[in-house]
Formats: sequence, structure tokens, C-alpha cells
Amino acid sequence: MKYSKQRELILKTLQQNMIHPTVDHIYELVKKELPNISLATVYRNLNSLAETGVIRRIQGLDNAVRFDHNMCNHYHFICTKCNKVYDVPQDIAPDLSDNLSAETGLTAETYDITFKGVCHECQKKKQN
Amino acid sequence: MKYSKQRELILKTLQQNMIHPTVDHIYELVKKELPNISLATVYRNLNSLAETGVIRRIQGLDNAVRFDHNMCNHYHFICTKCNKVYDVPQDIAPDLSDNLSAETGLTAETYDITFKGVCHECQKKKQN
DNA sequence: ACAATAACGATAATCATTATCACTTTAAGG
DNA sequence: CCTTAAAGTGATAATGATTATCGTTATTGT
Repeated sequence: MKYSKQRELILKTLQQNMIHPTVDHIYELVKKELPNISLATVYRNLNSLAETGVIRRIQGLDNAVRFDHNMCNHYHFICTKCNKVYDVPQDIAPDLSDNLSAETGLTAETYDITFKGVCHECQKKKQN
Repeated sequence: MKYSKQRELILKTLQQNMIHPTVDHIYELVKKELPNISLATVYRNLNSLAETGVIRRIQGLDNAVRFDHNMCNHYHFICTKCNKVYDVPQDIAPDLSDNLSAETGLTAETYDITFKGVCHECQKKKQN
């Protein structure tokens, strides 16, 4: 993979971002620094970074794919009201790969747990 | 919700299907019995059945949404080669809702675990 | 049977994502 | 340091899944 300043900026932008942004969101952010960057370039680079294991792709609610720079094992909580994605530390679940192969014989390369519910913020809003 | 023979057929068709079909797949199946049925009707009914908790929507790999008539707790294994979706029994993981709320205070209404890897069938093919 | 309304079929519109292609940048070798 | 091949880019058209619209039809309670 050859270097490009676009890819460097896209990765840096994702790494500074905690909210599991969509492609469009990253596009808006990088445009501030490289106004001529193309949306296609953002897609291309996020996809290839995910393929090479530098970042992680998360698909859950609301059609649009999101990306996550945190490659450590962890899970996600998606708020069904505001669609925000929260991190959930991995120690709420034991490693499930062994259980899976013991029970089914299947070998998982990766796995994701996605919780859905209403986040603290939205529960407060509801009460008002 | 009013009765319609279209919705009845769509639900019956999904319930007889074990492979977590896409909307298009169900559309093709129900057309055999109701040739004039519209794709929009299939979308409409699958969505409303999922909203009312009669069936379950699963989003994982390969863009297209899939539906699952099995509402009992269980998880899914998606083959990264052939995109088939396999059921994984729930007893490979303890109930994680309690752990989640103990650790984070968040309350999950539902959660899904999606494993990714290569299924038996595709591993055999690989060796040939 | 009748009216109100939910559902339908057809199809246009939308939205996210991917493909294409002419042009530019990167990186390796002479 | 100049050349060149390959990878990357920007612009935009194309695709594919899903949703919205709208005139028509089926269902349901009275």
C-alpha cells in the first residue's frame, strides 16, 4: 500500500474521534483540511484500512456503516432513540470463541456483540 | 393492524424458511403463490412484523437486511465466504444483560452476537 | 350494505455505496 | 535526480437496497 496524505488524514481523523462516525461524518471533518477530497476517496480508504485490520467496521442500526479506530476487544451499545453508539468494555463477557467451537465446531475469526436500548441521556429526556 | 392475505403468506413463508432470507428472497418465494404481489408490500410487512416483535431483523454482512422467524434467544454465525447465516444456540453465552447493567448501568432491551468466520462447507471447498 | 381506514401494487425517489476513468502522486531503479 | 510503472485521487455515473407517494382495493365495525 502506497502512502497518501488523504489516507493519513482520514486515519488521524478517525483516531481522534470517539463517536464511531459514519463515512459522511468523516468526509465532513477531513474536508476542513483538504477541501478537494472526494467522498469516494474516504470510502476507498476506510474500506482498505478495515480490510488490512487497522480499523474496524461496525454495522448495526440505521443503515449507514460506521468505523471504529479501537481495535481492542470491546462491544457496542446502540441507543434506539438517538442512534449514538457507546463502547462496552470486553470484560462483561468471557471469550466466546472457545464456547462457540466447543458447541458447534465453527471457528470465529471475529465476533461482535451489539446491545440495543435507550441510553442514559435519552432516558432523562423522556422524563421531562 | 388489519388482516391481509399478503402478510399471512409472507409470515408463513418466512416461518418455513431456515436460511435467514433477504427481502428479495422472500419476494421471489411469495410470488409463486401471489404473482402480483409487490416488492414494496414485502418490505412493508416484514418491517411491521419486526416492529411488533413477531419476527426479527438481522443486519450483518453484505448490506441486505435479513429476517429471522426464530424469536428465541440465539446468535448467528456469518460465513465470510458464502455469506450464509447459521444459528448458534444461546447456551454458548451466559445472559449478558445483567453484566452489562452491572458494569455500565445501561439497560439492554435486546442484544445480538454475530460471529464471523468460514463455515464447514467453505473450508472443505478451500482444500480441493 | 356502507363508510372509514388500513393495505396494496406500481413506480418514482432517496440514500448509501461502488465502479469508472482521466489525471496525479508515490516509490523504486537506473 | 530523472523515468516510469503502479497505486491513488477527484469527479461523477451507476448500482442496489429501501422508502415514499398515490390512486385503487380489501377489511372491519356499525
